Amino acid sequence: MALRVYNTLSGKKEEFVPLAPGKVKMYVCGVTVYDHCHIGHARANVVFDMIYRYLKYVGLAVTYVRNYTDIDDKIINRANRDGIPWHEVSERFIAEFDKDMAALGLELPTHQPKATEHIPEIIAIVARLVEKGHAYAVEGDVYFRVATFADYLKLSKRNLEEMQAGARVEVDGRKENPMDFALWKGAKPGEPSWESPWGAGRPGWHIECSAMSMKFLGETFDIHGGGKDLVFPHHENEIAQSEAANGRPFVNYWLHNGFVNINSEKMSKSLGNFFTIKEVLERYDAEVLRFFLLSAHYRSPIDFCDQNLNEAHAGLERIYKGLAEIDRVCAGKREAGGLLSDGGRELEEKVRDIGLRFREAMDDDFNSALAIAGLFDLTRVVNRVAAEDSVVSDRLCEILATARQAVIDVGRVLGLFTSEPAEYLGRIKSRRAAELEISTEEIEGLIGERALARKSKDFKRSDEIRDLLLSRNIALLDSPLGTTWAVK
RNA sequence: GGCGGCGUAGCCAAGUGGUAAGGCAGAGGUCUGCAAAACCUCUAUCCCCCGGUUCAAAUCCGGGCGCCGCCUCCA
Repeated sequence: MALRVYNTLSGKKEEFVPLAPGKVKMYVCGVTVYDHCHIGHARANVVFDMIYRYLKYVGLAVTYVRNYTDIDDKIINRANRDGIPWHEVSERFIAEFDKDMAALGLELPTHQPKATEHIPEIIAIVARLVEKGHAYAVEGDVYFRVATFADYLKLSKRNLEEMQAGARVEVDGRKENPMDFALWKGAKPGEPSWESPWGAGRPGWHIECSAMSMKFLGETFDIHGGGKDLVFPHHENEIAQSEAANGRPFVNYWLHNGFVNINSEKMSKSLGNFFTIKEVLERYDAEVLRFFLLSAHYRSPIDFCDQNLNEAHAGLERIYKGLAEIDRVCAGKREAGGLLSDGGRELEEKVRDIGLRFREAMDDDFNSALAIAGLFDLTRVVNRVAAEDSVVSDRLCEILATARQAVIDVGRVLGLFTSEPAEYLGRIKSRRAAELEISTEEIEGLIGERALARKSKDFKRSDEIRDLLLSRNIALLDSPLGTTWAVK
C-alpha cells in the first residue's frame, strides 16, 4: 500500500511520490529563538519527528532540514528589554530549544541551519528577485511585488482584493501594494545589520526559509511542513519568493499540523494560557506528553488539559505494563513444546498482523492515533494470555517476545517505549511518590505491619492499614509473592 | 465580511460508500480474606438537524444550526 498524505496545496489526500525514487527532501520551519518553547512548538516538532521517522521506517532516505530563525524583530526587542546583545538572546534560546527537543526524545534533523549563517544566500535571492522585477527597493528596504506573482495565495486559497478590503494592517505608503512584504529590512540605528546592495540591513522573516531550503534541498523539494498558522503569510510568501526567483515549483507536498488548545481555548500569549515545554515536563513525563500529542491525528486540534494528559498517562502505562507482563511471564517457569491456548493462538494472529496494521494506519496520512489503537489491542491479548495461561510454553514465549518486539518497533517510529518497561514504571512511581506527603520508609513499615496482621488473620487491622494508605493515595497490591504498592 | 476546518457514546478519539476501531470513566462477573491490577461481558439501532443521490451514507450532494481557526507576530 502506498503512502498518502494530506496536501494543503490541493486540499486533498494524495499519494506521496518523491521527486527522486527512494529519497525524500523535507523542510520544516523551526522556531524564532527569542523565548522558551511552548506546548505548541512541542506538537509541531514531535509530529514532524514522527513523520521523519516513519519515512525512514518505510525505507526512504530522508534529508530533513529544520531551521533556527536567529535574527528577527522579536529577538531584537527581547535583547533591548534584557539589555544584552541580540546574539546572546538567540544563542541562549537555541540552547534551550535543543534541550527541550532532546527531552522530548526528538531525533536530530539532517541539517539545522541558522538564518544569520546564510546572509549571502539570502541577499542573492533578493537580488535575483529585484533583477527579475519581482521586488523593489525603497529607502533601504526591499519588498516583494505580489502583483507580479500570479499564483500568490494559492496555498491559503485567498483572494488578493478581498484580503486588502479586510486588511487590518496599517498601510505603509511606500509599498506599491499593501500586500507587498519585506524581503530585506534596512537597519535602524543600533540594530544588528549586514551589508547589502541596498545598504545595511537584515533579512525579512520569510526569506531565510527560501534561502536555506534551496541551499540544502534544491529549488524544488518534496515536503515542507509547519504549524497551520504558518500557511499565511509565511508559507505563502516563501512560495512567492522561491517560485518567482527560480521559475520552478517550490514544494510538492505541504503538510501542516493542527493547534494545541488549552482547556478548549486557543492558546496565546495575550490570553496568558500557554505552557512552556519545561513547565509541562515538571508535571508530566516526557513520554506521556509525546504519547498525548500522538494520540490524536496530527491535523486535528488537540486539547491540552489535565484530564487528557492523565488519560494519556494511563494509556501509556497500560502498554508499558503489558510489556512488563511479558518480561515477568517469560522470566518464569516454562515448559517445552508448542501447544497454544485459545489466547495464545489469538495472540499469534495479532502479532502477525500488527506490522501491517501499523503501516496501513501510518500510510493513511500518518494516522498515529489508529496506530496506537493497534498497540492497545495487542496489549489486551498479551494481558489475557498472561492472566489465563497457567502453563507457559516455549512457543508462547516466542510469540510474546515477538509481540514485545513489535511494540518496540512501532515505538521506534512514534518515539515511544524507549525505556525498559520496569525502568519506566519505576520512574513513574517514584515521580508520583515524590509528590506524596508520606515517605517510602513509612509505607514499607506499614506494609510490614500489615503482613504480620494478615498472617495472624487480623483482617481488621489489615484493612485499617489499607484504608489509611489509601487515604494518602497509596494503593496496596497483594500477590502470592508479597505486597507491593502504587500511587493512585 | 472573505477563506478553511470541525460537529461520532459521559469524556478523549479513529473511521470518507457496505452496515460504528481504540482509550478513559461506568455496570456486572472471574480472581482476592477484602481490595488493587489484569481478564471476560455489557454500555452510540446509530454518527448536529432537514432534504436529496444510491441496492446501500456517519461517510457523497444541497440547505440549516452550532463550534473553531486564519485573514496581525505565532507551531
